[in-house]
Parts: sequence; C-alpha cells; structure tokens
Amino acid sequence: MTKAGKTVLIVDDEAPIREMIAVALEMAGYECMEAASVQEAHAHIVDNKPDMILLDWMLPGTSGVEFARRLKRDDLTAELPIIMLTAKGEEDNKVQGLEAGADDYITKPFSPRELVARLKAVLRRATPQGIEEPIDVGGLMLDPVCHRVTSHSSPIDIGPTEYRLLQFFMTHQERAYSRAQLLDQVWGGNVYVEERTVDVHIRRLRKALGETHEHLIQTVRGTGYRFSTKAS
Amino acid sequence: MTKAGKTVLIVDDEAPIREMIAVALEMAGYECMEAASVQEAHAHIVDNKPDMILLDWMLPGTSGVEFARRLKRDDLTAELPIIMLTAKGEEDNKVQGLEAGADDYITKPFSPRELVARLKAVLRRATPQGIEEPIDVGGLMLDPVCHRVTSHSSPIDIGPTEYRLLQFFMTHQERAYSRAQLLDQVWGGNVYVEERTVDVHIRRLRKALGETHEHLIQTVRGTGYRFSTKAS
DNA sequence: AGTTGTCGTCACGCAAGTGTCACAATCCCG
DNA sequence: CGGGATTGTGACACTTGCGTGACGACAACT
Repeated sequence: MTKAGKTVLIVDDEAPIREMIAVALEMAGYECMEAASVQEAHAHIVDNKPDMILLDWMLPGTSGVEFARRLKRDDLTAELPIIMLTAKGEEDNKVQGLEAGADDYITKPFSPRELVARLKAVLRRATPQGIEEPIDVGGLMLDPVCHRVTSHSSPIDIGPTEYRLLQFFMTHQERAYSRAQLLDQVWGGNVYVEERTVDVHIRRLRKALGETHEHLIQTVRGTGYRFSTKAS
Repeated sequence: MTKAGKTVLIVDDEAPIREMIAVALEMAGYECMEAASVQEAHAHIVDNKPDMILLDWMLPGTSGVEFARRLKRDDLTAELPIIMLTAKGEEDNKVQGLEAGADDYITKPFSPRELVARLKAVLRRATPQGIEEPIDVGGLMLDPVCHRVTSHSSPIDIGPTEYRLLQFFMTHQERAYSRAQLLDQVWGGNVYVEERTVDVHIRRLRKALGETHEHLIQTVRGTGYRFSTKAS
C-alpha cells in the first residue's frame, strides 16, 4: 500500500546540494521540488503547495531565517513545517532558527537517513487527524478511533481494504457508486487494478458481515454497488 | 487537600543566592526547599517531591547540566520541570542546557519578578502530575507511584521503554494507534527512530507480559496496535 | 579494564492480505 | 425460453506486513 507521497520543497542556492537531497528524499518516497532563491521558493509554495520545506540558512538576498519568519507570520503558510539547514559550526543559530518558527534544525553534513527520519517526525507531528465519531447502522458499528467493526458489540474481523470499503460506504450511504468510483475513493486515485477486483472485495465484506448485515450492501446491476438500510 | 502553593527546590552552592531566591518565591506564594549540592538535591527530590527545580549551572562536583540530564533520564523524575540558572555571558550554554532537558533558562542577575513569571509559565506548561492511581486490567496492574508492573501481584520485569509503552496503552485503552503516534507519545516527539522499532518493543512487552496478558496488545494490521480487553 | 542491561536496527520467514482468473449463477431483454 | 451480459464465488499465485531472533552501540555500574 503506497501512501500518498508528501511533497517537499528544497530551498538552497547550491544546485548540487539540492540534487543530493532530492535524490535521497525521492528514494524514500517523497515528491521533491527545488528552489534556488526565496523568490523561487515563494512561487513554488503559492502554486504547488508543498507539505513541508527544507530551508537553507544562508541564502542570497533574504536570509533563510528571515524567510522562515515571514512564512510563519502569514496565516496561509503558518502551518507549513520548516526544517532549517545550516553549515557546521553555526550551532549558535539553532535557537534563533527555532525561534523564527522552524520546526527542526539539521546541521550539514548530515546523513540522508537522518534527514529522512527527522522529516518523517516533523510531518507526523504536523498532520492532525480529524475527530472521528463511530457510525452505527442497525447494530453494525464502525469505530474509526478504535479501528474496529462490531455487530451488536461482537467484533468482526476484516482486512484493511474491506475496512476502508465499509467505512466509505457507511459515510456515504444510500448512494450508488460505480466500480471506478470505488477504486478512486477506497483504493486511492492512481492505482491500476481491474474493476472486477471490487466485486471480490464486496464479496469478502458481505461474507464478513454475515447474514445479519450483508443485505446492507446492495448490487446495482449495470452500475455498481450501494450501501443502504432500505430494502431494494 | 494539599495547600495550593507549589513547592520549588532551589539548587545552588551559594547560600545568599538561595536565600534571596527563596524569599522572593515565598513572597509569591511558593514553598521553598534549598539544596547546596547535587546530593542534597537528590535527597530532597526523593522524599519531598518538589513540583519543580531551580538548578544552578555551576555546582561543585556534578555539574548542573549533568544533573539535569540524569533527572530527565529517570522515569520517576523525567516530568519534573527544571529551570537552569547561569551567570551572564554564558549564553552559549543555552542550547546545551535546553538539550539536557531544562524547560527554561535564566541568566543571572535576574529580577525576582522575571523569575516568578518564568516559573509560573513553566509550571503552567508542565503536565499536571495528576494523582496517579494504579491501573488494573484483569490482574495486570501498573502502579505509577511505585513504578511497578505486576501480574496477579507477582512482579513483571520490563525496561523503561516498555514501561512507558505499557503505561500509555493502559491509560489509552481500546483505541488504535499508528507506530508514528506511539513514537510521538511514548518516545517523545523529537526523537528519530525507525517506525519498526515500535514492533520490537511491542514484542518485548508482549513477551514480558506472558501468555496471560499478551493478548491485551492487539495488532491492527496495516495500522498499528491497540490495547484492548475485548477479543479481536 | 569488564559486566550488565537497554535500545535501535536489520534480516529472515511466515502468515495475512490482495489482485486476478475461471467458472458458476443470475439477470435481462428480445 | 434461449443467449449475451453481468455478477457471485472459490481457488490461486503474488505481495506485503508483522513476528522474531540476533547483533552492535552505548551508558551505567562493578
């Protein structure tokens, strides 16, 4: 299961360094964008909306710190996580950097491994999860917080895909979806799988739900499937 | 009902300074205890359980930083807020001090007012050391006060990390956590370790719990883990 | 010095999950 | 009541994720 690769904007005036970082990050499954100056960076941020920024301390023109501070002041970009890069021996800048709003701070040289690890940590902290309420439909309950499905409080064991499928259905009841739509919504956009694969997972889900609840998933012939409490 | 005033332990080798600080704090409504050395301080911490520590940078024998680091490493005292005191001109130590685990940092000389303000801020931030009741789940008991885990009153030997992991689980039952979330909550946000490390500690914990209780920690495939009394 | 205990990482192997196919069952419309 | 189209179902190989043991690094203590 490939999760949606996060996009990272690398801001550094030295092209080789940018390249090196980009390669490292792409190997770790991230999307990369590069900018050599604050102006370029700003443009990227506006129209490509990266998930986080790697920002060099020393930059021509506006310095990195200055830029960081500016980003943090702007409401639109205040939430954007920033990791500052700095050359060795400038450790004193650390406090200054963090106070400017950077979320973390790495001194060059660093190992790709460390970079990726910190990046992960920062991104992890930055993504809050929506408050999720349990959904109950006639004794069939799905609790996103516990990641659990129960039928009259006895647990139902299903695989990850069936879980996502059921969750999607329960949050989108009474409406018919084509196999293509389900692939988009449940499997995630850019995966190529046969449409009939949906059928198989529907089958597995029905089986797991048992006679009590399987009728909730209805076949809409020639179209797809539908989750409904009303009989068809 | 304990009295409202928080207890502050002042650690400094110069008696006049300790006195001065003590007077200032008592006027602000705090209880004070004084220690001239690390040994004294340690004794006070163990049997008087102060709410926070004012720690001088320079101390005879073990230095203040060293002491702070030691306190933060020990689970029993890790939550204790620390404010470091240092003479002017040693600002470079700031980073070092904060990294050792200090929560704030004041340079001498300082006004009583500033001291009290910062102290208040730190105390406010500090996790309220709620009355820690033992948690019992089907014979498995974790006692935060004694820092001990027992299965039907026979002790279970686990490492610090497994202890924190178990404590987190027992105070957050029934809910599924990703490895990333566990790293945040149990390891602390600013640590950079592989996510699979969680697996290993889960394993060690399960092993230590034995067949009697290991089923309490459930694997949520594709997501993470969950502590639950209900069967999966 | 050595010893002990804990931690983080890795490599291997197994088991669960996934996607695809072939065939059976069913539907729908002429 | 055929016959083509559509969906249900079981089986299969392939992939992925997790459990597990081992190992080196490091710090604290002897």
